Amino acid sequence: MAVSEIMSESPKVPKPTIERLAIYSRPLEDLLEAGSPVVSSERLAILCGVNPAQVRKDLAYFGEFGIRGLGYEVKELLKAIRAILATDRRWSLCILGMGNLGRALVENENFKRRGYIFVAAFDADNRKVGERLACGLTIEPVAGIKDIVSKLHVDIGVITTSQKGAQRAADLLIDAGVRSVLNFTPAQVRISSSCFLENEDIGLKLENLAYHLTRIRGARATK
Amino acid sequence: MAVSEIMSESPKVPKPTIERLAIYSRPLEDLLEAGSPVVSSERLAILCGVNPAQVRKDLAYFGEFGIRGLGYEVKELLKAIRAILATDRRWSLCILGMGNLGRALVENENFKRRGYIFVAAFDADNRKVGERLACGLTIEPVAGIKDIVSKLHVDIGVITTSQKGAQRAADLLIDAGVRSVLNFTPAQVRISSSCFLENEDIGLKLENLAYHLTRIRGARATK
DNA sequence: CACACATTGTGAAAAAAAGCACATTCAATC
DNA sequence: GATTGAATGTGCTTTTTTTCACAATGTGTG
Repeated sequence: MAVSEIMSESPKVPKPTIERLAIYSRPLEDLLEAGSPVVSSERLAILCGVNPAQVRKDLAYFGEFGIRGLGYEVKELLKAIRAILATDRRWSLCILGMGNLGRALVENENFKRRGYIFVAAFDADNRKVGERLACGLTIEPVAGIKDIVSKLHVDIGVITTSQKGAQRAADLLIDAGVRSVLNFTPAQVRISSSCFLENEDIGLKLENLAYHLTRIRGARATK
Repeated sequence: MAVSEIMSESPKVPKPTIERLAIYSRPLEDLLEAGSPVVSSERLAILCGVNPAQVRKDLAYFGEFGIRGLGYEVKELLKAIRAILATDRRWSLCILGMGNLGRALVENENFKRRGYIFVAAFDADNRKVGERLACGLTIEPVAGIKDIVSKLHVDIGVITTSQKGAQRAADLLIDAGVRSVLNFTPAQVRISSSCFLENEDIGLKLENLAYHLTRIRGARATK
């Protein structure tokens, strides 16, 4: 199966499929490191907590990667998934809002390892501007965002401002020419429909847990 | 509609509904602050980027909160959603792995505001043990987790270790008596089926964006 | 107190996603 | 080179989730 085939994607791919592909790649990295040459859909499914048919169907949207009677070659499959998810490229990120979360993200090794490189960090607070971060970046004033984004070819903008500052941060990013935004604040931001927006509200899952804790069993909250 | 009714939950509630309830509460807080007495499902839907019928149906799983011809009283609706999600209680959290992300989470104001309070922080690295954090907590050795968890009635355990340390962290938490785990690492951890586990892989959304960037438009990645 | 108007709550339809089950195809073995 | 065994790829079924559309029910007004 050719790369061009990977890239064409004729039928519509379900959104959950994309998210799972990324999940599949995690244990595949482990298997590669451990030296397993092949993996079956069943084993991979167990490792990811999903259904084996799901694994096969997800992959089938992009081509035929398996060998019947054997399974998938770990190395090849990982390469294919990386090509699909474009993790085999390098992506340039910039970030707005250098609070605790922002600082944690720019230092994050997982991002770096997958090719997501922070090339600029901004903050609206002038007291933070000029500060040198451990990753080597210096906090820039938001006034300079347009120049820096176009000069460094930023692909994705990350928002880690306060909730109130999120919309303004998004506006600044879009105005500066960034076409994709990842919003870590709980605020619902609106951007031009020609751009991509993903929200990552790190508090949502906590609320999920709390909901289930109060129901299913007679768990008691701390008084 | 009575609270008991809120709490009974006769039919099965779809999982996406729970997640959306938390999303609804965000703009409701803003509306309350702004002094809007009522909100229609249509307006709330726009603010959250969903379908109006979705909003009404989600709420309908738990009772009748609206006034026909008028909409929902903001204050009452927020109170109801908080009761459903159990955000009107106080939840005790502990955290394992005090790297950059862990440190960011314990200081996070949004968590605190919603009643999620970190009462203990652990790290396997003895060089970090004893360190005093800005939030007032002191990093504890993992050896003491069992005592502390039972003494402080920890409801939820948060994992922010390295990928490799995640499973061990989960085991420690479960062994210490924690029944709910929120895993921030990309590792797939396995726990007893009588416990709750939520995964929050903060890199997944990034991979989603990259995927769409390479497809829909002819976007170019940085070389 | 009737009437106009707005918006809810909900059954039924549509769409999307997940899972089953099996024919197909490949590797391995004798 | 036929045969066995294993695991893929996929059409079809089932389940879940979303959306539609409208009857029901409330508010506000004259």
